[in-house]
Amino acid sequence: MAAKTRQKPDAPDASDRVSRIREGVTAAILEHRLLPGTKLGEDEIGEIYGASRTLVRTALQQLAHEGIVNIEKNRGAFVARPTPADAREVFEARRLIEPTIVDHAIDAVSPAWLDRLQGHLAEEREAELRGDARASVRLSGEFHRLVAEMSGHSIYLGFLKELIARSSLIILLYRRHDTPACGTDHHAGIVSAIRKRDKQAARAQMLSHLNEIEAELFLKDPAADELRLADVLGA
Amino acid sequence: MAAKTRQKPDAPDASDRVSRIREGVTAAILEHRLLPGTKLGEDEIGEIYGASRTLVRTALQQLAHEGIVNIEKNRGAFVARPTPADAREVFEARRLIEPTIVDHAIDAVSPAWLDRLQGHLAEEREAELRGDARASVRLSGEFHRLVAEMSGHSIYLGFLKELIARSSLIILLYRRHDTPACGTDHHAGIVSAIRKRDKQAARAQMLSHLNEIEAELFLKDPAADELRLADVLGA
DNA sequence: ACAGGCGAAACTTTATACAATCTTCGCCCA
DNA sequence: TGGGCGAAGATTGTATAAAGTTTCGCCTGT
Repeated sequence: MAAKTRQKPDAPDASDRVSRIREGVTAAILEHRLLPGTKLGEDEIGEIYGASRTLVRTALQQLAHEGIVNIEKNRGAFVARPTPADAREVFEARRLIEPTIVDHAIDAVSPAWLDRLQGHLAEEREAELRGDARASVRLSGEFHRLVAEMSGHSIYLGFLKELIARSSLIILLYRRHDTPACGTDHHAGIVSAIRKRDKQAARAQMLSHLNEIEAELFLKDPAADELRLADVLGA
Repeated sequence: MAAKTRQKPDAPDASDRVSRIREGVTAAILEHRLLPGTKLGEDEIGEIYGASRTLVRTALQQLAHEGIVNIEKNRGAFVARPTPADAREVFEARRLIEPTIVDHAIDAVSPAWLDRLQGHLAEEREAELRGDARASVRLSGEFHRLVAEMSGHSIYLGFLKELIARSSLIILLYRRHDTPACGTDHHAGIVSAIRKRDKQAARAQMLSHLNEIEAELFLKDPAADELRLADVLGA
């Protein structure tokens, strides 16, 4: 009875209001509209989403747990500013986890999933074609999340979500050149390997993809982030 | 300036009240004093820790994010009850991450760390000797966390904290025999390999240690957890 | 006797009010 | 003129109260 009133036990978070806030802020950070160090005032966000501070606070705490927001006691929440050391850790973790994820994805391959992957590649190409940098950045991250979802491994998926979000901040802070988007071609190659069910090739391509992304970064002195931030803001 | 007023940027959480609640509940779960499915009422916990429901709620949300508490909408928080599928995922993730962690730990080895490891082994042996099952379970998990701290890799540490906490629930639910404690000898072997800086041996021992723990589990039909719970409660 | 539904109690969820803390700006003094 | 002290303003941390939902018991009708 009352199957209508009780929402799905595993609601995709889109239903309740705190999730809408969380996803809105997350999207803004992933699309590089909110820069590292930006203050996230509770009243400010609450007014935007028409919610009271209680809900905003909950959302910010979740984001803090995901590592893309820092909460400083009695000072407020700020968009995180990963250090070069953080960056190295994030990419090392991704190099460890993502090859395993593609393995699982290949085990779970199906026509429906291949369609979704293909559709995503098309979206990426389109965004890149029309020069929509924000969409490109977002879609580039979503590709990796899509593969993780495909793997059906919920723990890896959770971990990777965190790593992807942090990667987005890292790329913004430490990217060397203004690379258009990090390897849509690579993504296509990975999908191709998945379609052929070639685990070895898929792992290798994922690994080299991640290596190339990190190679584009400039992770030297810890003062560099200030410079980069000024650079971006001044543009 | 004012280095005194500003508390350490990385406070060990012991200072504020919400952390005390979180760690208290976590300890109770890890020591198997709170069984899976137990209702965690906000008033109830708040009264125990002398805190208002606001703080309790924050702590419970953090625990939910760590995967050891389930929050059901309009129903409350409950100690999580991992399914056999969850269990397999957790142990697969541990098999992937922990060998890499010991690698890093060996890179960071120092007399001080070896002392801490040795001291921990002594604690474990002592707890096991006096038959203190609760302390044994807790210390067994803390050993793995200690190695992760030693590795200096904060992301792996965060991930592993989650995995350890969930493992504790899994072992409680699906353990076949009443094994006294899962491999204090194994831990000693791992420490020995770390002392010798033998990465290959350390990785191999960690892997087989995890495999043995999982081999002790009975991860068949999804109804088994009900039986196990009844079994434990009836005792 | 049993099934179905009404209603009250308990709990969670959300909002608001109060207290504590930090930041900022102006003023005073050296 | 520069630095430091202090009060006002703003923002976060905490508690409490109002609102909504679920659950359980009880009652009624068949």
